[in-house]
Amino acid sequence: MALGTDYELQDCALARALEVVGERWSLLIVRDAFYGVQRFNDFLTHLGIPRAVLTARLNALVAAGVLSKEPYQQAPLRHGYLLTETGLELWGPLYQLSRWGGRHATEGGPHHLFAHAACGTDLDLVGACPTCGGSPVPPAEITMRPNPARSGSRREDPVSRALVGPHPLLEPIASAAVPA
Amino acid sequence: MALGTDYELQDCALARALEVVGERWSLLIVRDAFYGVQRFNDFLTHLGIPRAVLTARLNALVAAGVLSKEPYQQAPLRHGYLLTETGLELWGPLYQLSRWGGRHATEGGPHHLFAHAACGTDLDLVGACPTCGGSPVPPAEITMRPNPARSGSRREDPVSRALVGPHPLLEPIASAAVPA
DNA sequence: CACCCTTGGTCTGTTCATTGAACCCACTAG
DNA sequence: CTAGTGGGTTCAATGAACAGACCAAGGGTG
Repeated sequence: MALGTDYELQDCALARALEVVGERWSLLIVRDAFYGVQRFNDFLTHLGIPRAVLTARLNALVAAGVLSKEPYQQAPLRHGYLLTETGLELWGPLYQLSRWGGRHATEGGPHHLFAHAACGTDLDLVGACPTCGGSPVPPAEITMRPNPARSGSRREDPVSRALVGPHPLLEPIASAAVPA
Repeated sequence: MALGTDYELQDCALARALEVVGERWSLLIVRDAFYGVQRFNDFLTHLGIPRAVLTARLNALVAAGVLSKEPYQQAPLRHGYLLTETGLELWGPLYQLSRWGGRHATEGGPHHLFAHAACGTDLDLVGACPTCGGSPVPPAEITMRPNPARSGSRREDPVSRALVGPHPLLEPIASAAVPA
């Protein structure tokens, strides 16, 4: 986060977390990664973030062990950014913050809904499945879909288009990845 | 948060939430409010934040409905900043992010531990009580205490001193409020 | 009354981060 | 050769954050 350029002062785990993920666009980038965004250009167009900032944030997240840079083709070497194990564990905080935002900072409720893929039930407040019970559902078993009550104002980048239908979390979005 | 000075672009509830609590010090201020900090000067010395920034953040959080400004004495009029109902609901995201930071961004584990006041059991990952079961424990029923494994490097402001012993969340810290 | 202390601020000048736009390079397809 | 795409870097201008001085209302002390 660079708070006072760094945060040595705070003994607190929260401060440490914010150093990693508290910077202006970081959490949005991580959210997009959960949505299946992997490529530089997809982050760029979906977030509308300046290129230099995206470069800096991605590198910082890789350095912090939240994302990892993996090649997805060799011919011209290209890589995508994937969530690491550490990154995947950000799903809980991210989901809860998102829910809070949907309740208190968005009129008309959230734009996306999240369900347990196995049974189709919408997740509860802490991200657990009310019918299957117990602990929070891991992101790989979650499907997102747009909230039908809020269909206006779609955006027209490849990522937004890929997300108009239901979509499993973490599954790469179909962007330029149309080989045939 | 003022992202690009504002965030109109993102349809997402997360972006809305970040507009409210994503700014540099906001979540730390909210965390301190959960710890029982209420006064301008206590926030100031505990966080080591510039006064002007603190003023701006407190006003923004009040405007967003996360905090409310309540008088605590009349003689010279003074007020404290208290969490509203909306603010209290930030406990979930805050706790989870803090846990994540304790696991992945702090060597040696967290500095504070949180237990269910009624039974003394430490909270689980989502903030629920493993013995009493069920849904997350509301902040008013939580006690915090320093992690005994990490007793070094205490700071010496009134807030840090008040938090060296176990302390119920939301209970005002004893700062200059020592009348005798 | 004169003086200083506390609380909760505001003002100012400097530094730092973010922004947007332009530029760059490797590679490929036509 | 030319244009296009993916993934960047560089740069000037802006805006926010910083540290520290200053301010104001009220109170306590002598």
